[in-house]
Amino acid sequence: MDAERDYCPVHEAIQVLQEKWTMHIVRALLDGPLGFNELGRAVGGCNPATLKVRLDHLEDLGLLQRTVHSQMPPRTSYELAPAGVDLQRVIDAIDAWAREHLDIVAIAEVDEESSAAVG
Amino acid sequence: MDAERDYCPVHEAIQVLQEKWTMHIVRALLDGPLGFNELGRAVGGCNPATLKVRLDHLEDLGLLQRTVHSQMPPRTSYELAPAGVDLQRVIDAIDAWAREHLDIVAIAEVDEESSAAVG
DNA sequence: TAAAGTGCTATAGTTTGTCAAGTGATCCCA
DNA sequence: TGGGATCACTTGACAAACTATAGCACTTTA
Repeated sequence: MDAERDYCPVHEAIQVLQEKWTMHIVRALLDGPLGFNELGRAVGGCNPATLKVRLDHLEDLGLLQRTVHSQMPPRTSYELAPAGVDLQRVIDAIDAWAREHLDIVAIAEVDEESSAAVG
Repeated sequence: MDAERDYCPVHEAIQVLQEKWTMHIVRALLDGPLGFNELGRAVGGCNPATLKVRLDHLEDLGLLQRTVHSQMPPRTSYELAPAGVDLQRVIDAIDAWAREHLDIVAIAEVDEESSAAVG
């Protein structure tokens, strides 16, 4: 890898955050711990296979913690670790940006759709 | 789509930002306009097919502007539009987070790699 | 004159993500 | 007492996303 040639934590962070569902997962967990299926629903329908891969990755990176409460019936909870909680600032920045710039896009799109539906 | 049922600009923003290369592209362009190939190199080797798709998408969203300076020899430049420039805050937040939390991970990983190479 | 550069596009191949179904135990309602 | 729902996943087949590479039509540089 080019890790040593020009290692850059921002680049690394982007690599992690741009994986599909990752930011949604973090955002969902910022509101508190969730179970596996619960989390899947919270992020808007991520499939269990991908979800597990992401959660394992995030756990490996130390961004979240998995706690098994009981094996049978299975009961697990996923909770952000401190490093994960600190992503709040990133989500907040996205939130602020989105409210300022994306609402307009949304309105335009909805507009197109409805006029397409009417026209 | 569920756009109208529970439209959320943050969710929308995440959808855009989590596309592969998008954040890298924005980050590269925050330093000033770049040509197509130049940009491809700047983000760390995005292939032209994906790059074009991303750029078109970002242009559609109004985050960047494409300017053709000459057809032949081909010369184009890509530059962030105001909405794109405002993503600086998001990148900054990622930057701050990464410096605080990912350096440690990086050190651990490099450690693993080198010990794996040695062992 | 040849090599290297520009911004792409096309095509084929690989990686990544998704869907559907299934597991074993327990809980809840009738 | 039974049936269905729920939990946290796993598996395997499939589709979507991304990548590598070649090429175009031309200019600039060596």
